[in-house]
Amino acid sequence: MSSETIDTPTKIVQATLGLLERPNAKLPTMTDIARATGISRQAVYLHFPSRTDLLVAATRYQDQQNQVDAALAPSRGARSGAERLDAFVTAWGNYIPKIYGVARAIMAVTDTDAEAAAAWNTRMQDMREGCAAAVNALAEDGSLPPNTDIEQATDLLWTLLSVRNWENLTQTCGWSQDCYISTIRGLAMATIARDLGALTDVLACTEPPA
Amino acid sequence: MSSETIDTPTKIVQATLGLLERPNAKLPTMTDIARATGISRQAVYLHFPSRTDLLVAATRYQDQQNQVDAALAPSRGARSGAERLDAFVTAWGNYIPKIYGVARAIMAVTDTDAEAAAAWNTRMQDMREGCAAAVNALAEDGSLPPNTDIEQATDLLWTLLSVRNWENLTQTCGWSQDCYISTIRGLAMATIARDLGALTDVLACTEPPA
DNA sequence: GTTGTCAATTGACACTGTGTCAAGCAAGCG
DNA sequence: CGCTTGCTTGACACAGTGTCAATTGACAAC
Repeated sequence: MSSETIDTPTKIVQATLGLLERPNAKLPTMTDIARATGISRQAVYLHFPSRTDLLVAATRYQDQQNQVDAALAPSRGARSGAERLDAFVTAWGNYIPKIYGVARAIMAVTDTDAEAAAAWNTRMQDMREGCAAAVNALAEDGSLPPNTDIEQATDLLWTLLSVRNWENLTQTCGWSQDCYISTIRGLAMATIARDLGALTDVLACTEPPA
Repeated sequence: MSSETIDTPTKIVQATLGLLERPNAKLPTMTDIARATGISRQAVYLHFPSRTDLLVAATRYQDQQNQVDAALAPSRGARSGAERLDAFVTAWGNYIPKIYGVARAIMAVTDTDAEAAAAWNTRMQDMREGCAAAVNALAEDGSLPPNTDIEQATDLLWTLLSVRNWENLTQTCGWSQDCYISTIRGLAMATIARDLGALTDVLACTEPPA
């Protein structure tokens, strides 16, 4: 039933994602995208007014395809604040690799294109709400350190979980995904939930040399 | 004695830094730079073969002007590993704002220009050596957590101290420089030197609302 | 003073990439 | 048949990088 013919905008978006998801992808030009879709460059403009719009549409399509909400759901069902933080860090940390290709492209144009920057900010703001929810849950438990500003704790968690940090550790430094997750989780649990036991997970990764 | 007439390459570099250092600076074009220097666009090419070369020269000039080595010197004189880590984090953290303008410009072209990426990587690699030195000092003290891989600890410290994290916390979230320093220092001391007392500094910032 | 050299100037051009516009074509449908 | 819809080709304007050639002005050497 879903094997109906795919409409052109969707084909364009899929082709764009295909280009973006290959390792070491450069920013595709409109010509690249048209060629990958199998239509003319001008036809792309018939459906997307600008490259930025197309990139934004691509992220939306991808989120929908990946069921972000579903991936982040377990954290909403957690009983304690600490559990919630833990589940959220794990869920988001494992979601990043799926969106990294597109994220890189959007972050790259962010410096030159205000519209792209706005779109990316909105998306990160959504993620930030997850951070805020976890921090709030901790606050209700009373497991936040004394005198902690909730905003600040959210800022810190949000920064720890940034795509840039994931990129640094896994792409530049070559860490495994597991190692990334356990370290960042330990960091978050220790600094925000003051679960000092979590520190044993930090830097306790044995991985085969690359 | 130093009030001699400044040579043109230096004038160009200074003008470029001037453009880069204003808040919310866009990436300046060669025309912008020429205008700011007070010479023709073509004259810029007489001294720098490409925009990337110019940006790279600008970072070098700036490092030299700012005496990075001097700024990072105190950490080399530290007695214990923990002291050294502490001093390094503080020194680098306070150095970032001075280079942020240029750093932003270079990071922005990093996605499209391999040469710029290489230059920036080299620079970050230099910073990484400072991280490695601090981690090594801790290792000699025996104050690294058991079974810690030195490389991994260096990776983590290096990531915590990234310009992107500084940007996130101070520029996007609006943290004060002091707040940034004390939080990152606490994070580093707690996770790498296992100085749990340092956690009290994390999120313990009271700052007036923006 | 003439000559040479050097730095900078003007003006033109090639090239890449984005985004716009107009005319035409083919399919499907009333 | 004529109309609409989606796509095509081909041309163009615009911004920005980087290149090239011819010219000017200053300054020093002879």
